[in-house]
Amino acid sequence: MATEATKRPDYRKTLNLPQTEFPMKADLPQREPARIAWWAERNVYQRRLEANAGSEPWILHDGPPYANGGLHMGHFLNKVLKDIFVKVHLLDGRGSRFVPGWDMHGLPIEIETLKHLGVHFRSVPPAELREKCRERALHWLGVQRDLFMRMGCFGLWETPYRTIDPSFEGTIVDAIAELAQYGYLYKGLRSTYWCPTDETALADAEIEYRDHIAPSVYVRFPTDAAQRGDLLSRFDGEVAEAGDLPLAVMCWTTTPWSLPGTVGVAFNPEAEYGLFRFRHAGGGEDLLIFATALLESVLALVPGTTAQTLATTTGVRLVGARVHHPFMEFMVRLVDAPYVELSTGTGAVTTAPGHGPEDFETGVRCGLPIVTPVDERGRFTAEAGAFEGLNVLRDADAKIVEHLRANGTLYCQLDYSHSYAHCWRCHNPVIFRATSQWFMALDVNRLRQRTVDQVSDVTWHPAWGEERMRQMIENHPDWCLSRQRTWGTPIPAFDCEECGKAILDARVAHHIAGLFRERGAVIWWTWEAGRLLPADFHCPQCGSAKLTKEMNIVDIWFESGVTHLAVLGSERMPWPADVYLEGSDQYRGWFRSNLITSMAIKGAPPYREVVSTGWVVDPEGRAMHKSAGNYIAADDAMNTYGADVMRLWVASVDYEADVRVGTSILANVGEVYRNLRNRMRFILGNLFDFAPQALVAPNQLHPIDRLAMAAVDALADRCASAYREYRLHDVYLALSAFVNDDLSAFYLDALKDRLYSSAAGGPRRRSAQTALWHIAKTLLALYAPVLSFTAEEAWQIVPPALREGRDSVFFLKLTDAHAASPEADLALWEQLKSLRSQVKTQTEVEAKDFELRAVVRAAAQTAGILQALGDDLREALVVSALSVEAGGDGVELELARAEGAKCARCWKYLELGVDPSRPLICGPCAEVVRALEG
RNA sequence: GGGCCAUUAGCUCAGGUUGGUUAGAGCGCACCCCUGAUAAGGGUGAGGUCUGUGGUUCGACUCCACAAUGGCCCA
Repeated sequence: MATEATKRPDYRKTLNLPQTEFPMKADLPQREPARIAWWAERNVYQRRLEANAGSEPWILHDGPPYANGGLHMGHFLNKVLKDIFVKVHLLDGRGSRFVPGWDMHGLPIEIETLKHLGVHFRSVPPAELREKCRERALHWLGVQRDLFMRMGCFGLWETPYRTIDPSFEGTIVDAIAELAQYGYLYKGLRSTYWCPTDETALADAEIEYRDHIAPSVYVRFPTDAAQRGDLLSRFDGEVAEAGDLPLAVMCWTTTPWSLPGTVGVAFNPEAEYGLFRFRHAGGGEDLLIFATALLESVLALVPGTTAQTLATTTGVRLVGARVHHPFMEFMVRLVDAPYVELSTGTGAVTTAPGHGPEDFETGVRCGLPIVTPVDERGRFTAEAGAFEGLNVLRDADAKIVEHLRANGTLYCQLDYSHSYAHCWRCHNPVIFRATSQWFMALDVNRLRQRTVDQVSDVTWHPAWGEERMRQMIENHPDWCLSRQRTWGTPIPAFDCEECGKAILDARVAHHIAGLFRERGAVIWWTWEAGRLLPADFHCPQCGSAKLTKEMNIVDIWFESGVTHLAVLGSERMPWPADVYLEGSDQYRGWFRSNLITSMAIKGAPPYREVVSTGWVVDPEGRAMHKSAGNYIAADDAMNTYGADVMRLWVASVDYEADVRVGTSILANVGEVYRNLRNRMRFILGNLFDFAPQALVAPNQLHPIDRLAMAAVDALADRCASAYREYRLHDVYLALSAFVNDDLSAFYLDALKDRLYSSAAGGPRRRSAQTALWHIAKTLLALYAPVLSFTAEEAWQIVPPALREGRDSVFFLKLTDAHAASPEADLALWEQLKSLRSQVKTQTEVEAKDFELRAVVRAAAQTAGILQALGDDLREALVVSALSVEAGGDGVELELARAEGAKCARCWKYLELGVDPSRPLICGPCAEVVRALEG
């Protein structure tokens, strides 16, 4: 017996259901690599740049990553954000050429290379070491470039800028020449961070602070008779009780190795100091001077010690007195220093101007000699007397403490844990040395003030960046430019053999820059000084021709500090850049170095806008470290989730603050990705049979389709301004809200009946498709900067005729030409959404959607507007029948069970059997079916 | 130790630069509907002492102070 179902005609086959090749499952990690090759083969980026050639360039200048190692999520965030904004302006019709760059000189690479070679740097010929470093840096450049491309980033990857290129080295030296010409460069003795392991001066930026256990030493600086009398005269109190006991100033230091260079003792000028009569556990007695506030803690150090306060004075009254050094031949001056604290120690701090920046400053101010009895490898020189040859960070402390104990000047010694400066590369403790270095002066030509003034001419995102940068400039000490290493660009300075003058001459430097451009900077090591110098050059001070070249390279922060000079300044890459975008650490780094060189050489900032990003941290908000086990490599993440999901993650977070990443966060983003993908899939599925000649003219469109187009146009405007203002997260929110609320939950749902059941080529369906096509095109342009792979994949699914020769999604316009969206239209759109939502949530009638019929009662004017929608109002509410009545003030919706029966084809409740030969379907459906059969 | 930044539902974020009714959305979760977007789609709901403590105020997530936690930069 045949069932009911088999007897019934299968009307499903007569519907226009969606068809698409666009898979629901993205398989991003598998598919993305092929798309990158596809873009490259078709030269998509270059061709769109050509197409945009007539318009003004928009330049995001790339801050160079360091070519050493793989890429982490911070790199991903950085480069993808840049790529998103580059693509936004590309789609916006601008010449947004992105020239990626790499920072390739410098100590980290040199150290890695030496480690690889297993040798000390003094034992490799410089030219050979430089070649090995070059190979290594180029290797990492290749690795990083592949990964940046894997992220889907557009850029001129075949012609990046590289700080090791001869042309770039030439730019660096030309910049030095300009600075020399304007008088910014000087050579000076300076207390500089010095890494004895790497044998080089270090910049502030190359220092990290780590906990370090040091010997905390309390040591007597003894006095002779004359000094004793002088000191006692500076106290108020029972000085007479001092008798003839020996007197010493009790000093405190945590770096005993700095004692041979100690030429002063610093006191807090405002603090109270006491003259104490000490009775030691062993029975001996002496007189000690130190801060009153620290008496208790000093006594507590050695059990059994007692003391009596004989007299007091203030620190400032002690200044100018002299005492003996505990073991060196010379005397030591008592000086004042505001930084002397009374929380630990004795309030009398040993001062070695050759070994600390504060000490140096105090030494200069008070006229102390600058003594540095330590060589470049951290060993005492002959100046340190008996300690010559000892390594100050290894064995010197113990030997000196032993010596102090032996000569009776040691009061006490204990371990002291504090944070101490360490080398950023080798992680060993560093020391200070007063050495001769090249500096860039920040206060010449009012440079600092001019820079501070112009900081406000730049637009900072976020706004607090302006204040941050201002402080950075205000607090910037003179920039130590010289480094005593091999892998870098030489500072083109010479020393006169006759008069000893250090020469950094602008004309010579420009000459050498020219030579570097032709031959590469390696000639500094392989050519004699005479060959490097212009033929007629003589010492400007004594006229001698005997000059020797100095062996200093320039700080790599200076190299990356002049990228704007090397990369910008052509017609298509004009100077200044429109924007710089980097992590917030670059306020002190690249943002600042570029600003300073630019202000000094060009007189204006190198950027109009600066965007800073936060740091990528783990789900708990903690910094990521390989050692902490919470580190995520960029390639691992892309291989797991796909680059597009990761790119969407970038858009989903507030990148101006720190951003968290982890598996559950990415899983969430993956869900949002699926939503965005599936909504697009549905739209594409309904365009499979659409073509340009089927487009419906704007005035022929269904009213609701016009509204939908206006709604997506409004979205595009909103997103475009957000994109242009770097408010990426706003785009993400607006896009997902539109796709969810306006499309999926409302418009697409309402449209299904018309799309499926009307005649395939009829005006009702073609109107809907016209709107869908407009929406698809608009959304894909908005998707493309972020979801580049997915947007392109979708574009390739679009029927070729609709693409009109645009073979890539990147030939779309960010906001397509569209009719103005009158506010009234969008208000009506919102009204419809609200009515539809009432239908969905109604509970009065035990029925839903097509099982319902509706009466909309509204004030006359509103009723008129609603009536003008015709059947579109019924369609928008997804009910089977609807009428509009004028009345009341608001808009009321009355629902009841629909009359008629369920049409077997369109599922609406209508009068069936209008066509007697088709009793199960409604009149309109019968018409469509007849046409199909006929 | 100093400067700057952040802290709103399990997760990601909204809550216009000058305080005012029951603090919103997406994802996830629970439950329900649909089965002609179907390894999809729709609806409902449960989740928040708005980091904490003081203060200003008739009233503070929103202003002030201090603190905690985390981050960046510095010492």
